[in-house]
Amino acid sequence: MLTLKILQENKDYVIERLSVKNYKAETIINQILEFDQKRRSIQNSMDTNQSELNKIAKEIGALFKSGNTNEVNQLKDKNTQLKELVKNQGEELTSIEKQLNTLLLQLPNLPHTSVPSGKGAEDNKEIRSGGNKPSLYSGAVPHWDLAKKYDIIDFELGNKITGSGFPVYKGKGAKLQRALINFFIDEATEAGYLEIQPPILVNEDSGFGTGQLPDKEGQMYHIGIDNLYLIPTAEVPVTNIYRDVILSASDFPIKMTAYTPCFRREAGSYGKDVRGLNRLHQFDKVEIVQFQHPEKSYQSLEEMVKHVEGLVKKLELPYRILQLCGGDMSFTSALTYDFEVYSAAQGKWLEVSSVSNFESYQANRLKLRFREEGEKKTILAHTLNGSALALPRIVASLLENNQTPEGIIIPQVLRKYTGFDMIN
RNA sequence: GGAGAAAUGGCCGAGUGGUCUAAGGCGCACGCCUGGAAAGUGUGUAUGCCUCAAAAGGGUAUCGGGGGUUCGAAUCCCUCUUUCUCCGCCA
Repeated sequence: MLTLKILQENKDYVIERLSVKNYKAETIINQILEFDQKRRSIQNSMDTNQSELNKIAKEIGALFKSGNTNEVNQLKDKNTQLKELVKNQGEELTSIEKQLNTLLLQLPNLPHTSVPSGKGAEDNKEIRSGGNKPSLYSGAVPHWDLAKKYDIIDFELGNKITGSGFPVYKGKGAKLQRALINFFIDEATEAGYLEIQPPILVNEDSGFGTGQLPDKEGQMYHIGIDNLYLIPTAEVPVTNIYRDVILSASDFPIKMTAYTPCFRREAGSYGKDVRGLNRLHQFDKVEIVQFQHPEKSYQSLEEMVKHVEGLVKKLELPYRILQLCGGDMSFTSALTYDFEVYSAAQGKWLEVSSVSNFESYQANRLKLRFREEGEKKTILAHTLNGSALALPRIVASLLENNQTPEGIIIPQVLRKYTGFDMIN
C-alpha cells in the first residue's frame, strides 16, 4: 500500500498518477488525511494521559514504602479515572486506524511515469518481438487435439477426478512438464537466483502481505477449516519469507526462484479462451523474485526481462514483449511487462509471463525495510517478480508450433531434460 | 492425538508484582592503547507511533500473539500459536 507520508506530502502527484490507472483518488485521499489528522491528535492526547498514569503509579509505589496510605487512595481514584479515559481513547484510536487502513488499502500502486494511459489490453505498448511465426503444414491442429492424438494430456480425465481446469499429464506429456520445470530452474539458478521450495498453502498474513487479500479473495481457493489459501503464484510464499525483515543495503539484490503449482479459481472467466491449456485452475510455474535498493530496482526489472526473453528465445518460440498500459496493470504494480508467445494453430498470442516492479508498495505491506550503511533510519525496499515461466501456454505453443506430420519436435535445449526429441 | 516443559533484545541468558529506565555475557560499531594487529579498555548498540521545520531531545507502546486481574505486570490469570521431551499413530 502507499505510505501515508506520500499522501501527506504529495497529494496532487498521487491523484495525477492514479488517474493513469483510471482511478479517481481525490475523495478517498481527503478522507484518509482527515482520519490521519484525528488519529494523531488522539494518539497525542492518549500518550499524555498514559504518561500521567504511569507517573502516578510510581508515586503510589513510593508512598507504600513510606507508609503514607491515606494519600494512596486518592491517587488510586485518580488513576482509575485516567485509566478509563485512556481505554476509551485507545478504542477510538483502534477504530480510526482500522478505517484509515481500509481506505489506504483501496488505493492502487502509482504507475511509473513511463506507463502509457489506456483502458485495457488494446492500449498496451509493444516493446519488441522476436522469433518467427512458423508456417504449419496443412493438417495442423490446436494443442487440445494434439494432446488427444498423442495421449499426453487428458482433460476429460482431470474433469472426472477433480473438475474442469485440472488436466492430467501422461507419459511424454508428464515428462515434458518435468523437463520444462528443471530447465527453468536451472536457468534461474545459473542467473544467481536461490532455489526455494516454499509451502503452497499460505495464511492470511501472507496473502495480505503480497496484496492478494483483502481484495482478490475470490480468486484463491480457501481451506476454511484451517483458514489457509492455496497459492495463486509462488510470489506469495517466497516474497513473504522477508515479511517484517530489516535488511542492510549490502544485502541487495536478493534473488530467489521457486517452482510451485499455482491455483486459481478464475471466477467469472467462463467460456472465452479457456479451451485446452489456455486457462487452468491448477498449473505449474517457475517464478523469479528480487528485492532491490530503490535506486536499482529498474535495473533489476530490465535484467529480469532479459532473463525471461532468454528463455523464450532458447525455446525458439515467437514472442513479443508488451508494456502494460495503466488500465491493464495490476493493482499492486508500478510497471509491468507481459510476455506473449504465439500459438500458431490457434493463431493467438498467449500470455506466459508478467514481470513487474512493485517498488515499495508490497514492501510497505510486508514491512520489508533496509538500512543504508551506518544509517539509523529504515527505508522500504523495492520488490519485483516475474514468471520464468508459466508452463501450460508454453506447452500449448510448443505443441502447436512444432507439430509435423511425423510428430511434435522437442526444442534442442529441452532434449537433455526430456530424453526424447519427438512426441509421436 | 495424550502428558509435561518452555518462549525475554542480533545471539546466549538473568529476572516470580513497584528500585525493570530489562542484569550479565557474546556479537557488532566507534574511540583509546599499539609501529600495525590481537589482547586490554571506554562508549554506544531494537522497532512502531506521537511530538519537533529538521536533527537532537522528549512521550508512548512492545519481553511469542490476543485478552484479563491490579493504582502498577516480563512476572499473576485465561486463551491461542510455536518449540522441546516422553507416549501413541504415520509417509
